[in-house]
Amino acid sequence: MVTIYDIAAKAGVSAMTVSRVINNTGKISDKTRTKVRRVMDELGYVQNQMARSLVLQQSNLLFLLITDITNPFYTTLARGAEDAAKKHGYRLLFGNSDESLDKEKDYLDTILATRADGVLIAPTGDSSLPHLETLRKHDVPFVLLDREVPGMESDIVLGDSKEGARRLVEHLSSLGHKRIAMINGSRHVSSARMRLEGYREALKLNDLPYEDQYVLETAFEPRSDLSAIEHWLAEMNPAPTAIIAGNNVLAVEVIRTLTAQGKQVPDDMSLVCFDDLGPLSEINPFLTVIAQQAYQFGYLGMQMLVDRLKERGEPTVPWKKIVLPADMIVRRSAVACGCGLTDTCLGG
Amino acid sequence: MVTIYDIAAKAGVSAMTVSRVINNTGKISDKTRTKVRRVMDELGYVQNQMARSLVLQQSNLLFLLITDITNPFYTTLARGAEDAAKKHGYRLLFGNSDESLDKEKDYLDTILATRADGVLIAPTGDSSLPHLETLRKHDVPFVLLDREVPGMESDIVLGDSKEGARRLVEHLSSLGHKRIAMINGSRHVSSARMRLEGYREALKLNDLPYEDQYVLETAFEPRSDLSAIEHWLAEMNPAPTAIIAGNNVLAVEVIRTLTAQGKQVPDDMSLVCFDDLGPLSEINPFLTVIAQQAYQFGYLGMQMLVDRLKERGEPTVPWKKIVLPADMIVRRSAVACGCGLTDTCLGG
DNA sequence: CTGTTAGCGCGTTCAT
DNA sequence: ATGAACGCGCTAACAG
Repeated sequence: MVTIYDIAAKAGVSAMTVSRVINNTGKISDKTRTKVRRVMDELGYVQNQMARSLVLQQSNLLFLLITDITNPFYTTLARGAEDAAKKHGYRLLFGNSDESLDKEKDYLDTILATRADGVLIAPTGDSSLPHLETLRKHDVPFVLLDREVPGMESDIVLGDSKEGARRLVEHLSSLGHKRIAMINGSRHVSSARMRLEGYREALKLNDLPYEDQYVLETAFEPRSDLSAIEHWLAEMNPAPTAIIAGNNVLAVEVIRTLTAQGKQVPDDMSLVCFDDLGPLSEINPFLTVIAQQAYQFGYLGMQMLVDRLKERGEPTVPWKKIVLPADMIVRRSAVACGCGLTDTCLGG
Repeated sequence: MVTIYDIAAKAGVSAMTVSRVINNTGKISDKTRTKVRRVMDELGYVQNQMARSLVLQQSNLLFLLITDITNPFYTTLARGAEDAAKKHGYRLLFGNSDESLDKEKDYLDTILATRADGVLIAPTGDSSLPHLETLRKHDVPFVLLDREVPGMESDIVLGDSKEGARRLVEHLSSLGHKRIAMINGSRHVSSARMRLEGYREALKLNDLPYEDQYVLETAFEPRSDLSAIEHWLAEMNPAPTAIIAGNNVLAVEVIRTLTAQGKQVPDDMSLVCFDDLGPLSEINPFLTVIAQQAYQFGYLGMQMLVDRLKERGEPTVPWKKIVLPADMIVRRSAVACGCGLTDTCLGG
């Protein structure tokens, strides 16, 4: 490994001078600078970030921890965070907790151990609280993304989940649906909680009754319990005519299961969900969705993080909270209720 | 920041003893171990990876660098790499070069500076050579993913691009298409090169003429030059009846552009491509694709990397090369040529 | 403008 | 079974 001492020796200067050239600090004569630069190139010097971070007590590294790297919502968010980080001259590394508390803990350990300067994190759920407390305790600035964690104040970027659910119900109701079911993530995830609340409130507003049997609380994970979905879909009685999925992954699972049960969307069942499905949605529009501004989640979140980084030590600015509105995109997966709008509708 | 010295002081032992407890090295009496452990918990000690890496000369960190984090092919690959890394007890961090040589360089700098133990990399293209040479020079083991880089030998996981292209042409030909166009990534990316070659060879095998005007070489990037695609699509004469896209992103762009020009897929134009589009493909099957085993790219690549890590210092094992076969999934985006299978077909 | 000294937090080596 | 001294590569602070 080439060190600044190697450079120094070969260039006939001290290590300190080399350090100064590298970091552009202090005054260096053009001649020495040029010479040092040349030797650096010759020897293929690479700064040892470890050593540097050790003395500087900061790594110049930012982390983004998402919960599902295969979900277009999070990858688009990641692009936003990336662009904002680059704009401010920070380096960004990604981690994927895969909706697992354990993996989240592993990543947080890594983040702590590498002394990241800041973290953008979509927590797996309310149980992430201890993880965030650790971060806070170690004085690592972080911004929460997409999910609140009760008991932890911080900067945060959220979607308007309640309003989204309300609009979805409204839309289905306007299509004549009266039995609207909802499959959702765990109630220990704030976004799922808010969506369920919005759903219940909207039912009330539309004079539709709420029934427990029409709600399944499972998990946002891609590999969640499929048989639960299967049973739920098969056993609701009378069957709903429309389903709201708490996110895109669940919507996909519902369609899969429905198909396996010989039912078609939207002919036999209308379906809408939160979060779009990436580029394919544009070229082959199918799912009616509440499309959140994924890119902005990342971009604005990173912006807030960088702001925090800058104020280090200054009097604490109050926590900021951004709530992003979302647009409904009406496509083909939800159609008018085929029951003639009567109460005796049996689900098309 | 809590250091081993803080622990040592409070536990009434030396820092060295604390270090031994942390790393489970040497002989420590149960009593001291217990005591040290308790103090560590009390103080919320977190090992300083920087300092540790500095003395150990290794970071225990692995990196995966992909070229498009919004592309399902790469995110699925990432999941594979992640699972394999976890299986072997390694930590994995992600980077996204976004098909940009500059960003790739930035990430490589970070990787070098953080002294990663190994790297899994999908290079942006042939121009990545110097980057790889730097990696090699600094003795960082790496495995190439999805793309070869002429001039650099290494472990590598590849898809059978040539065979894939052959099968796509074969399929279209069997549907009666005679004018089959191809939109592709840059010829400075090996996968694009191989796909073009496969296309040309397959045309020959099927007694179809090759024409330059039917080939557009652009870039695999999501935000590539759209007007080029526009012009190309508008100006081919006679228009092709089918198009092969070098990857999923390009396929999406083609559909978008075609739609803007008032044409429908597959009614006015058949379209097939490399790489599937994630979960939505399953629920709303549309694109006929060569579906590469994305997960295996990552999983097997990581496996190879870990193997290399283990043999450190031993006599060099020859470079390994894995070529993954791919399945064609026939869906709805390519249909029989509507021209009655005559040579005067106008693409209609 | 340039060099010297010291120390960031940790683990290896050698003592005890 | 435990500790002291040293060095990993770098930079801040102070000297010249």
